Amino acid sequence: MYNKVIMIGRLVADPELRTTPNGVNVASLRIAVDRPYSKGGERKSDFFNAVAWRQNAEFISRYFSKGRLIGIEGSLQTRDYTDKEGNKRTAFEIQIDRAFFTESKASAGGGMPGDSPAPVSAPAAGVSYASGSNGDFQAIDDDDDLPF
Amino acid sequence: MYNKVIMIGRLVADPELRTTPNGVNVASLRIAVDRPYSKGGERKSDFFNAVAWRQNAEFISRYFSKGRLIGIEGSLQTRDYTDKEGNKRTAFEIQIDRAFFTESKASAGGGMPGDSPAPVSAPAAGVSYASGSNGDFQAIDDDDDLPF
Amino acid sequence: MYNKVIMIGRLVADPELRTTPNGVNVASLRIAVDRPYSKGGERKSDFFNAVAWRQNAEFISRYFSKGRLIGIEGSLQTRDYTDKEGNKRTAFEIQIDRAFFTESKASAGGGMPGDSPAPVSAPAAGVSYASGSNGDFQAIDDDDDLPF
Amino acid sequence: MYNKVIMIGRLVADPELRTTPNGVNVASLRIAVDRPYSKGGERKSDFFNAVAWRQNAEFISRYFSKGRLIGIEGSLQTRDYTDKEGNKRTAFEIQIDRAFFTESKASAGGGMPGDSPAPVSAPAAGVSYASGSNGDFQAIDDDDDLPF
DNA sequence: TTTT
DNA sequence: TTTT
Repeated sequence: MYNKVIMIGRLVADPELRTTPNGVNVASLRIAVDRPYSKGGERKSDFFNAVAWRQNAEFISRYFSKGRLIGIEGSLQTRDYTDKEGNKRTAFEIQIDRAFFTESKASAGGGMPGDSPAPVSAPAAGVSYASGSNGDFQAIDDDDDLPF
Repeated sequence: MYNKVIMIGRLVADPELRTTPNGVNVASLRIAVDRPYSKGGERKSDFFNAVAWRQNAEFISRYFSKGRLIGIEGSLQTRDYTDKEGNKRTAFEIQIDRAFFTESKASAGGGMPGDSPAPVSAPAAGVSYASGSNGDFQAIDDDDDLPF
Repeated sequence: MYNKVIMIGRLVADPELRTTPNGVNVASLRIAVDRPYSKGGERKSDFFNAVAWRQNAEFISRYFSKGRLIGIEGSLQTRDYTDKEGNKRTAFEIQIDRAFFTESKASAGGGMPGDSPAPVSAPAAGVSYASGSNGDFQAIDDDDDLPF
Repeated sequence: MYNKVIMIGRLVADPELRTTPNGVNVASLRIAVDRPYSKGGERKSDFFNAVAWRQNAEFISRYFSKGRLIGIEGSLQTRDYTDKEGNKRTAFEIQIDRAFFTESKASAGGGMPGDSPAPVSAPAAGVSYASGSNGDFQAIDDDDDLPF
């Protein structure tokens, strides 16, 4: 069994960062991914919900915002719920294992790690940044052993 | 923009092969993918719908059946529709670009390409099989007719 | 059996476009991919050779140049050869099935499809561009001529 | 920057498990991956070296052996070295982030986690098994915070 | 150099 | 050997 999703898309809104009762950070994203242009067809995008946890959540909410391109890797999960009319529904969401920049520094609108002055104090422990001299970065998952 | 899904799961039912009014083959699949076992947790699987077209549809319906493991690669798409109560809904389905065997011959229950007698006349034009001596196979998109 | 490579890296040199005796276009690339920054470590990049064929070769050589970020998807292959000293060697190269932009228009330095005036006459037949309103593009393998 | 390799291949030899001077487990693998059969062509396989660390190394050396199919996910890296003739060479190897079974229990020759009696005491801490009712398993990486 |  |  294997379940892998890799996407590059655009954030439709700012990531929403919340904290669970257990004190675990969660970021909720909504991403638009343009379909490849089919001959003679019109523009079409798909919109997906995605969720990131812990260090990934912090990394994303710190460095990505509405309108930015974001790369994500994770798995596709379903979640069963009951809507307000009492009907059983299934939600699809991408569980993010890793998020990464896909643009050069110039195009990303600044605020990336490594910029000075530092955008925030120190990077959260457990997240390292693939900070090339070219301004590409990458969040490394480090969320094991957490009681989640 | 990039949209990639790679999964290995188990067919919950036989693939359904239909033909569009234009004469294009379509196969609809329902696949169960077990989640990795989380320490102390119980079994959980996610169920996904997937769609394959043309040669991929023929390949899948010929060589895969209920209960078999299947590997698929494609993209995740949404489809908007209105349910019988008149509510707007969104369906999620995987558009399959490629399907492949993930098991050795022995485990796959026979009926693979290369078996004799041939399970069906000749392989559909446009699909080639990666038929290793070990019984692994792979559907290849026949993406050009260049003599290279 | 399954063999998939997905990379985003930077072109170390302009793509080299050649034509085989059979008239098939081939593009050779060399790509630098920064490793994720490991805590306290220094910058490290890996360099890979990659090869694209036909429409993919034309697409890449038309829209990508030295210094640009490029996304590629394909498979990893080995090629045996004998070096000038007569020793047997193995070359590793990525066979590109698909190339895609990973940056917004602004950052890519212009010259993308959809720019006006058109950078070149018409897109090569068989390659379509996923030209989002945001200037993201994607080369699509034109893998069938079915009217679907 | 992004560097992802996903492969399903066959182990050409038993994994070699060693321990670094720091006490970190490393497993070295050699994997054969059949190329898709191209019309009228003959069988061709590519052979790759791969390396797994810590829990991944233990998981692989415990549950995989020569001749078995294995799924791996990781990144492609190069390593520069000088051969015995004093020539500079580059080695290519896959750094494994995750390994997984791709076959049903029946075909894998037994000895999988969940079999009774247990093949080894308890699963190594930090590795969990995706043990579906059908005997599919998956190793989950858990190797952070190690002093490597 | 694996495998059926 | 790329890039900011």
